[in-house]
Amino acid sequence: MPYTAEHKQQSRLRILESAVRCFLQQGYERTGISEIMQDAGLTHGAFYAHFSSKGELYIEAMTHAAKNGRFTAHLKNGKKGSAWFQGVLEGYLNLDHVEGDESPCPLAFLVTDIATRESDVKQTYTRLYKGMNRYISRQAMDDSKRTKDDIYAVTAMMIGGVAVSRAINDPKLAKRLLHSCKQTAEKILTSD
Amino acid sequence: MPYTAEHKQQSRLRILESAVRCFLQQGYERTGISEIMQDAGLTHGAFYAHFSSKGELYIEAMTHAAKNGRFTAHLKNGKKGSAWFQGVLEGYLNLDHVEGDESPCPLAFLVTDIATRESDVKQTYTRLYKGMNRYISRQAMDDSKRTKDDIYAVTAMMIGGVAVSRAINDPKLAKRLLHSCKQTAEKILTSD
DNA sequence: GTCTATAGAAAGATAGAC
DNA sequence: GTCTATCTTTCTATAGAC
Repeated sequence: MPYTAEHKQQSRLRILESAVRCFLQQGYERTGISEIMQDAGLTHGAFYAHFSSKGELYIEAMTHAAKNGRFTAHLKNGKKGSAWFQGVLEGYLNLDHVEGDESPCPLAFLVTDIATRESDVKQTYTRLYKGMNRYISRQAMDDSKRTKDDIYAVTAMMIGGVAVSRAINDPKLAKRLLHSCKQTAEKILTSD
Repeated sequence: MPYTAEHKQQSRLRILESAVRCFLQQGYERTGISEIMQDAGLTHGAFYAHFSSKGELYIEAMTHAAKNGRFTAHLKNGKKGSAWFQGVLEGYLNLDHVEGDESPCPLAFLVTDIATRESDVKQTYTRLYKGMNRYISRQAMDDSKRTKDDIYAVTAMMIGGVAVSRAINDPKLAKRLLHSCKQTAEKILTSD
């Protein structure tokens, strides 16, 4: 008695999580449907009972990755003010994040990939990016010294810092530049 | 009398420039050798008289794009000190750059693409990235108030700013965030 | 050096049995 | 819902004529 609604939901979730892993690690084009399905413990024929196309899966996977990703996870760190920023930045601008083992941020891992894609994919990225800014803004704007410019600059630096770290071949430099971004972002968000 | 050494050089250069256009606009995987060759006015069979593989072309194209790209072009703007920074930042963090019509920077347009590739490709990216930092460092380090952290933060923000702008679907937001990055980078590089 | 033609592999998507 | 089998397209790379 498989094939219940619940069974289907479970399969769908497994596919989604495999897709997140593959897409974020290898990018959209290099990831095949067969690979995702195999990783989810199914065969590729079953795919189309859950999603209408690879493109649709990409959108869903991106959303799922953001919801369960590193950025979101560090948002509720129980702290306030500058300690809160420190927690978020520390969790994001981090070599473990760059290595990608544990729920990386799709905004940083897929930037370039997204730019060349159809508008519904870019739409999703835009929404998630706005969300990221909103979360930081919410905390920062209590402080009248912080401007919207500060927020945009910080998120660009976070995404850029992680993306560049991932692209380079020099772990020492990667660590160094992440640290520099963290320090500078902290200064921007907490200076007088 | 084609087929002279000079003729070959010219063909090679045309292929290289087509490759830069295609790779930067569409990414590595979405670009076919046929497409590049057609854009260069040749057929795809001729490709292997110039390059041994698509991967080799990618490396050469990336190097060529950096040498003739927007960042390098704005390095020699004839100015000094804070005016020099302003010129470089203005030329880079710019909507025209994001649209990609005129020799965009491979560091910003290919970040995510590079991360998933073989080590020789990442090696090349690393070298170019270090070059970018060196150029800015050379000007900034005259000023004892500037640290290496400042440089790394600024380059990450430049690359991140352009990459994110390109990924989002909202031109107004793109322009806004580029402006924010420019303002903030300027502040980092010229504040007391 | 460049062309046409093709080999060989991979990928997205569909068909039909269970 | 999931499986196996297959259609179809696309792509890298090679072969051989000029």
